[in-house]
Parts: sequence; C-alpha cells; structure tokens
Amino acid sequence: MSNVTQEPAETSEEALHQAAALTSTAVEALPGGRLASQLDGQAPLRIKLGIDPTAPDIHLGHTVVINKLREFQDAGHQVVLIIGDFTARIGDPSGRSDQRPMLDPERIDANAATFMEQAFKILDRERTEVRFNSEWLRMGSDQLFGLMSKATVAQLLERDDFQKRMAASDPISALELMYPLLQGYDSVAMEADVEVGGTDQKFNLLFGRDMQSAFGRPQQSVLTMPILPGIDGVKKMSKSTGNYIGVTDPPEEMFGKLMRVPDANLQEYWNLLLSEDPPAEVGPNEAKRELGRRLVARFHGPEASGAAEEHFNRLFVRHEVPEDVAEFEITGEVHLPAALADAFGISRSEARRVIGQGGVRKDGEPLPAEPLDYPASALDGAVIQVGKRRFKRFVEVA
RNA sequence: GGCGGAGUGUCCGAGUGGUUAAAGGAGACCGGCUGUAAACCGGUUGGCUCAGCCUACGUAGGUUCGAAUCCUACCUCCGCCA
Repeated sequence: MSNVTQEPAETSEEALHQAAALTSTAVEALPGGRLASQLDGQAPLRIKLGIDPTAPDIHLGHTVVINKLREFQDAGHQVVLIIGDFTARIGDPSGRSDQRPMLDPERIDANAATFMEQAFKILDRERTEVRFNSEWLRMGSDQLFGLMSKATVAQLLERDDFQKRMAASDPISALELMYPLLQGYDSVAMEADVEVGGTDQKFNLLFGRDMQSAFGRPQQSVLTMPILPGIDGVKKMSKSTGNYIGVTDPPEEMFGKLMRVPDANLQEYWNLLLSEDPPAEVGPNEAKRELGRRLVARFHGPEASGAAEEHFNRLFVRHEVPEDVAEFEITGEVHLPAALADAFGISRSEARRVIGQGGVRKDGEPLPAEPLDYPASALDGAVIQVGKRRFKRFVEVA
C-alpha cells in the first residue's frame, strides 16, 4: 500500500525527454519530476480533464487545455473526459466573486452533448473515455459523509477565491465548499494519473491529490495550462464576459474576432493556440491574419479559411457590403426605429439613438435623423447597416 | 437565539424628503483616427406612439402636496455575540 506512491529510484532518459515535451507549454507540472517517473511505466497513463457543462460551447480558451490532451493522446495515453453533470449543479467557485445559480438538468445534458461534439474536433475519439460524474457522485449520505470527513474546513477555505470573498464580505455557500471534494473524488473514481486544467484550477487539481491519498490511491500529477485572455486582451476568455471566440463560430466571425485581438496578445495567442511563435518577419496585421487562417482552417477546413479572409477584406478593408446578407421583409409604410428593432434585435429607443449618431447606413450612405418613416418601396432591396458589422437587406413584400 | 450593518441602473458605486431616469467609474454601442488592433478624441447608454409619456433604487404596504431617501412587515446577504 505504501509503496505505490513512491517514485522509482531512477527515471529513464526517454521518460525525462517525453515529460519535458509534454510540459513545455504548461505553467506548472506538479509535483516536479512526477510526470517523468509516471511515464517510465509501460502502461498508458490516464489523463483526466473535468468539464463543467455550464455553457454549451467550447471556445478557444478551452482548446488550450484540450490541445494538451491531444498531445498526450498522440503519445499513446488515454484521455478521460469527465462531464461534470453533477458538479455543474453546484458551480465551480474558481475565480468567482459571487455565487452561481444552479443549473437545471436538461440544460446540463444539452450542454454536455454539444460540448463533447466540439471537443472531438480536437481529440481522438478512439483514445477518449467520456464519463459523467453523476455516475459516482450520486451517492448515499453515508458515503457522502465519509467523503466530507476527508477534508477540513480550513483546507477548503484556504483557496484564494474564498479568501477574497470573505474579505469582501461576499457570501460563500456551504455547497460551494463541497466542490473541490467532489471534483477531487472524480480523480479517485477514475484512477487518474494526470489531471490537466487551467491555472485557475490549481487548487482543485491539487485537492484531487489529497483526495486520492485519503482514499489510499496513488496521487495524480497535475499540469496547469496558461489562461487565454479574451479578445479584449485583458480578461480571461469566457462566454459570460462576451469576449470569447467559439469553436463553432462561423468562419467569418472567427476570423474577424481574431483580427480584433490586441497586438499585444499576439504572442500569447500564437503560443497557446498554435504552439508556435508568431512569424518574426511580418507585421502584426499579417501575423494576425495567419493566425486567423490557420485557426479557421482547423475548425472549418481550408476552403472556409480563404473565404473568411476574403469576407473580412470585403467588409473592413474595402468597406463593401457582404456577399450574402440576410433579408428582412418590409411592407407598406416603414417606421425605421421599429424596423431596425425587429431586424437587429435592439430596442426602438436604441435604434433612434443610433440613427441620430449617423450609425445607420443605407447602401453605405448614412441615413439622416429625419425622416423616420419611409415607404417600403424606397427601401426595397437596400442593404441597411447598423454600425460596422450588422447588415440586413430590406425586401418589400406585398 | 440576541445585537448591529447592508440590498441603487449591465457591473461597481454616489446619493438621506422636492430641478434625480438618479453623480462618478467600468463595460457596451455610435462616430473620428487607423491595420475593424491597441491607445487616443467626441457622443450615447431604461422603455415607448419621443419637444411628451410610462416604468424604475430588494418585495409589499403606509406617511406626505411630493419618497431611492421617513415608517411597518417580509425576503436576502454580511458581521459580532451565544
């Protein structure tokens, strides 16, 4: 029992080499040297990634970690993808400054399904085991109490997120306190050898080790990956802050969003998403374009990438109307604020404001603040544009 | 269980009876400059049948000519004591 956690006396040259390669883009690999000695064993390692299906879409931030899993797969190891359908009901407190609402089960299931679908754009299906953690976490209270006795409140409160919240007098629910215990138990149940996550997951990942040792299991090693900033270049990429690029974003949108990433973040984006340095000999504009081409090609295929760039040039370099603009049907007398509200999903008041600011164009020409009413025939076939990137073709119908 | 504090717009945060749709900041949006970058500059940022009207300051009532501001109850959160 006691010798399972002991490191072998010597680690082979080859294992050291492999470990170095696998940890090259990681921020930390803990504990030091453990991965190398694990790699020395002949059996494939079980690499765990826990995912909370709180949002349906994978964005580029997630792909940093998923890419790492792929590297492990390519080296012959087994990935265990854990869909946190049970833990999602609690909500991971990591990086949170407030409580999360509990999610309902149907939403979680739907999210999990699309999430997996998207993860397989990167992962090798053959070497991926997908499990839902409700499978083992939906336990009886006896077992749950046993689990809870393995950790102290002090340990659970140690984490930075909670310290901050307490300092700010923000609430922490007892349920949230349970999160690391449950996630840690995932590692026990799945016999994880390695767990991968963002640096914001460090506490949870390390807690998994504590749980494993509490249950007399060998302890996993932990790999933390850098957090990709969102397209604002500042905050962590996430759906809720709206600064994300989704894996399923249409090609033009993905390309466009990548072009909006601040130059200062280029290096980071290249390193984390392509595992390369940006080309030194070209300027930031071209480096960003190349980033866009490659990523669009990865998720949508090479043809899509060319089309996306062309679309970008058309709209933002040549300031032309996009090729295919969705149509919006109008009839009779058109009250512009109302039509814009319906066509673009904004309020009528907002529509009025934008018109007043010269932000609404008809076939490229700004519309004046007056009049607000037009006969449908005057707008028939015209491309109406709000701001720089929202377009609708108005079409008169009888 | 007792005592005390707090709940304001997307978020943070001023505001303690009347020019308060509510200071300031962040974010977002529009425009300018550009490489749709960032930075910077200007404007906007509750809704609507828009020179007016309606709805809003935890919820429900009440006092008052008039309330985000005072009173009562309730809900939620925080702290201290037990």
